[in-house]
Amino acid sequence: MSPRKSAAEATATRVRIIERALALAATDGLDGLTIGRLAIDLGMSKAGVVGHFGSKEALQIAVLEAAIEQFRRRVPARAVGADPGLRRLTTAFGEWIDYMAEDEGHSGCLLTSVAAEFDGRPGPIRDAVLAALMSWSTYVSAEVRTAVAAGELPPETDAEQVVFELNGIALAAAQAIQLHHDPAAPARARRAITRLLDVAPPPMGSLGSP
Amino acid sequence: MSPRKSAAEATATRVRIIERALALAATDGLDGLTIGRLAIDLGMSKAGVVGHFGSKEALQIAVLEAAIEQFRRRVPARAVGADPGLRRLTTAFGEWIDYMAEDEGHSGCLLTSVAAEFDGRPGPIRDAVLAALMSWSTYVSAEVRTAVAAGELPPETDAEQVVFELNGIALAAAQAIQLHHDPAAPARARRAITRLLDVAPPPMGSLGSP
DNA sequence: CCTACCGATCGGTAGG
DNA sequence: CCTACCGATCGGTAGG
Repeated sequence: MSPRKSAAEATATRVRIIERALALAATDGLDGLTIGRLAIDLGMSKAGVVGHFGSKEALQIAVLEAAIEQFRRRVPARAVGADPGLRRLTTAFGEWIDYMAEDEGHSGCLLTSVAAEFDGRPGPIRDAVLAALMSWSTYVSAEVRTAVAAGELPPETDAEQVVFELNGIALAAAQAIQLHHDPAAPARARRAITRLLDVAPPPMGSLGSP
Repeated sequence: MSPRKSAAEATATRVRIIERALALAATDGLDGLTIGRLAIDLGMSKAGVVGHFGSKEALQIAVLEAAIEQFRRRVPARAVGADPGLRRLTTAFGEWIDYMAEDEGHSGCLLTSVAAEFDGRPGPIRDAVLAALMSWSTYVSAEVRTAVAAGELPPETDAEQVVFELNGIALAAAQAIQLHHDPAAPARARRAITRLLDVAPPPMGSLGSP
């Protein structure tokens, strides 16, 4: 029995629950998460699990927020050192691709899969995903505009179009990695990004960057 | 009561079940499908529903196969009239984009969402999705190579890279439509395709097609 | 954090 | 195609 625990121990347990939940959600989806399954995996009771969150939905949101936090620490946080504009964009997307390729199962990019899972279901989960994706695309858009202002991209560049296409490349990489286990996916994604941001790339035969 | 029905009536019922299931799967996912919910929606008993398929998994596969059939009739089938190569590619992807934009909820592109839903779960459903996507990418790849052979694309074109990027554009469109309800998504996707297949497009300032 | 429960719903079967 | 039912599991609560 372990009826009373210190606040620190309770927090540690909460972290353990969320870690396991991230792994389960990566394969079964955020909705496929089950309090019972989580309890068995962690060797504790269902009441012990649910007590940390109050409800399944609160647990799902906590898990999603952990995934978002993980993404932020891994992707934009590692690009802060790069020069704003094109350098930062390629660094950030490179990190994202590495992140997806690292642990195939881990959480792949839970953000991306939850976006697909909840796109037709209004509620706090969809709202949280939307907010995170908006924040990310705002970041990307700002870097694209910085690149344009710095003359790294042509002045007539449609920034939102570039954001759209960059996102597509990331989504294609996610599918190729998680579904097809294609080892060439990261390289393909990198080439696509280079092609897109260099405006006229070598393989297609055109002019070089300004 | 309606204990015995003719074969034709049974088939009609099966079609009704699958139609409703396609709609439910579009919002709740293929795994979120429930025999009980389906039965209530259709005004019949659970046994009546399950009797047509034998098991939930068999029902899921039937639904998925219906979605694949729908995609085939709607996308590649409408491009058979277009000239092989670039024309057929742009027609097919244009149809796909229209298809996704048409009925936001309908089945969006169930194939795409199920691919994300089951990417980490081995089994017949994942296998069926993989087979359908492989068949589609083989088709796209063949058209790209035809375009290269016809001189519509540069001879050094990496066909698989183009397939990867076209897929990314479609995935970005799917997300923008289903999650963000962005009315500009179809136009963005079309522009991206044009940029990709025209090698050097006007908006970015470069050489025209050969 | 546990035991002991709750009503609801799950997929599925028996038998007609 | 229905009624009637099965064991299992769901999310969640009471009470300690």
